[in-house]
Amino acid sequence: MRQHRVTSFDVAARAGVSQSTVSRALTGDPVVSEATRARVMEAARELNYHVDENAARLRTGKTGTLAVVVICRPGELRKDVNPFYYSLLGSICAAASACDYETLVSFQDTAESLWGLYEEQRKADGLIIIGSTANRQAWDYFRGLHDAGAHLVCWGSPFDDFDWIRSDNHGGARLAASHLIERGYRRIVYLGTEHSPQRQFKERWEGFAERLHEEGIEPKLVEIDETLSREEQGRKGVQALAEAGWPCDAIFAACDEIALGALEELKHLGKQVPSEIGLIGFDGNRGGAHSSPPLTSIEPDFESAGTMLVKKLLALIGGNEGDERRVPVRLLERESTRKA
Amino acid sequence: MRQHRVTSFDVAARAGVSQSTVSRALTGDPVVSEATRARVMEAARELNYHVDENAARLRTGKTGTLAVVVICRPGELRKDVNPFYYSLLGSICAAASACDYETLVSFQDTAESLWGLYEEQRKADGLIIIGSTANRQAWDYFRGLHDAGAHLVCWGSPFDDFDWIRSDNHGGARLAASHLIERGYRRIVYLGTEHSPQRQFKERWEGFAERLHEEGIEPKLVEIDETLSREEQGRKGVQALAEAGWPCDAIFAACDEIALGALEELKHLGKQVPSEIGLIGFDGNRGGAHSSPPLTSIEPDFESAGTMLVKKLLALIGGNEGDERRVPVRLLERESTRKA
DNA sequence: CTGAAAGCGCTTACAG
DNA sequence: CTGAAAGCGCTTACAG
Repeated sequence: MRQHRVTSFDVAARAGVSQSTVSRALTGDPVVSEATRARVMEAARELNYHVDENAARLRTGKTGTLAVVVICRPGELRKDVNPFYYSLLGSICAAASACDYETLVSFQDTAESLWGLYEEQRKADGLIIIGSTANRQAWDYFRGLHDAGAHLVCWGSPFDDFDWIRSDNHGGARLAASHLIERGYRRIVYLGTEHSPQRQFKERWEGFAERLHEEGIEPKLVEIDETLSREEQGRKGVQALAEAGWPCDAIFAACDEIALGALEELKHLGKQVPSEIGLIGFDGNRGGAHSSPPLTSIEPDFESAGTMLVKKLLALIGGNEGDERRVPVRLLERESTRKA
Repeated sequence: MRQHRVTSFDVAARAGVSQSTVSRALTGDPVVSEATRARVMEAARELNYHVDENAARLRTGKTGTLAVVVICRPGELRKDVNPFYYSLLGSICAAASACDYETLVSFQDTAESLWGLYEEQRKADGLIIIGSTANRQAWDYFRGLHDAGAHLVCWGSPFDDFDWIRSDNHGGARLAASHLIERGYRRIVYLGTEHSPQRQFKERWEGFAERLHEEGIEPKLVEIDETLSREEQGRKGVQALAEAGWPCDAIFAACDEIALGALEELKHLGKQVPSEIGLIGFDGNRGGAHSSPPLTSIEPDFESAGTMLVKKLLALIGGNEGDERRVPVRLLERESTRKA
C-alpha cells in the first residue's frame, strides 16, 4: 500500500528514542518509563504504525494463533456440515479471541486435503480438531501428528489417547431418560450404537441405560447403520421400529440429526409425536427449533465448549494438562415430548 | 518441540549444497537442476524440515492468508448466527484452500471486538466480510478500513462503494414469483422491505414485482420491522396479514429465517400451508428441510459464492477488478408450495 | 546452474 | 531506564 513500510525505526526517529525502546514500549515492557511510553505511542499513532507480526513471530517463535480443523465426510459440501460443528466452531473462535489468539480455520475431508503441519511451518501454536468421526482416515492422519508431538485437542475423539473435551454425555443421557419417564413414557428405545467411533454415543447409551435400570425399565437399543448419513440413520431406525411392530412409546436419538431423520419418518408413517411416540435428541441444534413438532433435545453449553477446548489447548502448549473435560448440558424442552 | 529447529542450513549441509539453493529448490524455482532439487527434497524429508512461514513472509511481504470476518448482531451467541453465514463461511474457506490460501476467521459484534488491521500487521493479504447487515457500527468500521485502502470484498454489502458479491436476487425473485404463479397462487405478498441495509432485499422485491407485473398482478409488500430478529419479523408479518383479513394466498419471504418465523405463526393461526397459503423463502438454509412442511426456497450456489468472493479478493490484491458479482441461484422445491 | 551476502522488521540479551 | 548489536530463518538480487 505504501512505498516504504513504516517500521519501528521510523517511530523511534519521530519519538526521539532508540528502536529497541520503541519495541519495549509497544510490547508493554514495564521497564520503560511512562513518559517514554506515551511519547512512543503518540509517534506510532501519528505514523499509523503497526507491528509486522511476521517479524515478531520469527523472533519470538510464538504465533498467537490456533488452528481449527473441521473434519468433513469425504465429498461433503461445506453447506451440509452438521450445524453442531458450526456452532462449536463459532464458539471456539470466540473463546480464542477472548484469549487474544487468532484462529486459522480449515475444512478437510479427502486424503489429498488432509494437512496439519501448522506448528512445523510456524503458522500456529496448536490444533483443535472437531467434526465428523465417520472420516476415519482424517482422524488417523491427525493421530499421526499427535503421536509426533503436535499440540492437539479435539472434540469427541475416536481415540482414547487424545486430549479431548466432550459433553457430559452420561449426565445428559440421564437427563433425557428422566425427562421421558417423567412425562409418562415407559417403553423407551435408544436410537444409536455402542460401537461408534463417536465415543460419545456409547456414553449416552450408558447414562440412558443406567437411569432406566434405576426405574426398573429394561433399556433397548436400535442399532444405527453408520455408513449412512445421520438423517438416513434416523429414518432407517424408525423403519426398523415399525417393522418390529412399534415396541416403544419413546425414542432417545443419539444426536439431533438422527432425531430429525427419525421425526421425518415417524410423520411419514403417520405416527403422532409426541402423543403416540415421544422423541428427544442430543446436541441442541438450531434446526430442531423449526421441525414439527420442534425437537426436544439435550444441549451442551456451547460457550463452555469453546472455552474449554481453547483453555485445554493453551494449557498443553504451556506444558500443563488442564483439568476440565466435560461440558455441562441442559434439557432444551421443546414439543416432541408430552407436556407434564 | 526440538532443541534446535531444523533450518534450511541444516538441509543444505545434508544435501551438500548452499542454503540459497535449498530455498530455490523448495520454492520450485525452475532454475535449479532436477538432480539438485531431488537431493534437496530428500534431505528435507530425512530431516523432517519445514519452511518457517514467518521468515518467508517477512521476506516476501506476502502472507498467503485471507481474513474472513463474520459480523454478528451485538451480543448474539455464536451458535445463533444465521446458518446461511456458516454455509458461506465454509464455502469461502474451501475456495481459499483451493487457491492455496489459509483463512483467518473471526466473529465480531460489539464495538470493542471490532478489529480488522490484518494487512497492517501483515497477518493477511486481504479481508472478506460477511454477516448481519443489522450491525451498522461494524459495517461502518470496515468501511473506514476500506476507505483507508484495505483490500476488502464482502457479501451483500450495505454500501454501494464496496466490492461485493451477491446472489442473483433479481433472477431468484423472478423464479420465486414464477413458481408461485405456476402453482396457482395469485394474491402474493412479499414479506420484506425496500429499505433494508440488506440491499439484497430490495433487489428481491424488484425482481418479484417485475414478474408479477408481467402477469398483470399488483405486487404487495408487507413491511418487516428490522429491529427484531428475523424470525420475529416473520411472525409479526403474518400477524399483520391476519389482522388485515388475509389479503393473500401466498407469501414470498425475503429470506429463510423470516420464512421460518412466518411458517410458525401461520401454523399457530391454523392456516394450512401450502393449501391455504403458499410460502417460499430465499437462501436455501438447511433448517428449512426440517420444517413442516419443509420450506421451498431459492438457493444460491454456495460453492460459487465462496469461489467468487475469494477470486474477487485475489483479483483486488493483484491490482485487478474481477468481473463476476452475481451468484447463480436455483429453485429448491420442497413442500411449502402446492404441487404442480 | 550455484554460492556468498544482504536484508525483511522485529525482540532480547548485554552494557551502561 | 535506555541504546547498540545480534539474530530469528528465510528470499532474492548480484556474481560467477
